[in-house]
Amino acid sequence: MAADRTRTAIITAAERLYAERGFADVTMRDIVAAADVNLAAVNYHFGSKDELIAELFVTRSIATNRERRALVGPTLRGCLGPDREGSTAARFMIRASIESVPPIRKIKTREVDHLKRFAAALRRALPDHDPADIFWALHFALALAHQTIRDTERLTRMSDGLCDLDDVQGIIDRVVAVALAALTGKPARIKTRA
Amino acid sequence: MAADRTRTAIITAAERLYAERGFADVTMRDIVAAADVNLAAVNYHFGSKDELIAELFVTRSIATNRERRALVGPTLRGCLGPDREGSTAARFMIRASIESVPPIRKIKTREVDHLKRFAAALRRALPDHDPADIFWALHFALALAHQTIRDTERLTRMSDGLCDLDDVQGIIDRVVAVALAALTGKPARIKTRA
DNA sequence: GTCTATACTGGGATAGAC
DNA sequence: GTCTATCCCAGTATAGAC
Repeated sequence: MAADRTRTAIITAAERLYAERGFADVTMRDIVAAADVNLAAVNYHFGSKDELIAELFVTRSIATNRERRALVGPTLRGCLGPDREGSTAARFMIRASIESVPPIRKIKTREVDHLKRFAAALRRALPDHDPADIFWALHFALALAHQTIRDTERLTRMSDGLCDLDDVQGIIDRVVAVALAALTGKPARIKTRA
Repeated sequence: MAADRTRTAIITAAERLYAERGFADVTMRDIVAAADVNLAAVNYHFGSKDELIAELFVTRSIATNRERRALVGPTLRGCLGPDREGSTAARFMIRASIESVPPIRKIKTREVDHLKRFAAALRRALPDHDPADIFWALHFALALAHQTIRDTERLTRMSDGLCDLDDVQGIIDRVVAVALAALTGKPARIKTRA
């Protein structure tokens, strides 16, 4: 009971601090201070700092993957747009995308089941396609979505602010158009907006 | 003279160790042991560990960007393929792509001049295109190349080895096809190989 | 079973001797 | 310019209180 309270306090504080300041800047001593628990409690409940981060990431990933049926839409919607500052969970996942700390990197490369399920659905939907092409297209679609989140600042700089990162639906349209082009060979022209 | 020798020894050892074992695993003490110089020499010559990493990355980036006229080809060729183990420089740059350590991340988002030059050339070549579309296409092209290097292992796992990461020319063809689709709205179908 | 205080190890940085 | 000694702070381990 009390154990649960400590565990939860650590998780809540850690997620918030990592979301706000990034992985590189937040120490375990910062976390336990914010959670108002003892330093050793982290190792007692989670084993190590990396396992705490892994647990945070896995918990959020399960939530994300459950809503991931459109693959890239939910992620982009959660991570971009003017109200992206709202959710601590979303900001934590943005950090996880950008900073790619070792424990999270490991999980990402190991856990591919949900992607395999997605690929299987695509293969059923497109029986004429070379399976390798489908995997490549899926890989490219994920790359587009992920790097768009990751490199928003670079895109803003390179375009001198011309590209509108707040138009989330427009970005999703672009990503989906290019991903579809990769998949089906259909034209990828973006419907230009007024 | 002797100063130069020390500096060079540090740089050489650091690049090799980072390339072999990644940023997370290599300490300054490892580097000075390999370079056979004193621990304090790193701080004296480079200021800090992060600045040493930054210097390594900038040096390699200048070399890469100079040959970057085709934007993604040289990078992919350097980072993929069966002989990718050959060059320490290439392996260092792969590490830099995958692990995205803070000093390198900062440089990447700040230094966009070479991309601006590339975008300017594209705008001259495609005067009818919306400039924002061109920036987006460039952003997507970089995303495809970068994540393809970054997530090779995930792609291999997800496709159960079906996607051939050793066929570098085939990969470049795929990336270019999709990037072109993003840019011109032309079909992106991949020429399937025998 | 939970939690605390505290000690340990190893990392990067720095002051000052040479 | 170089080296030694030392400092500070990080994550971790442990002994023992409750």
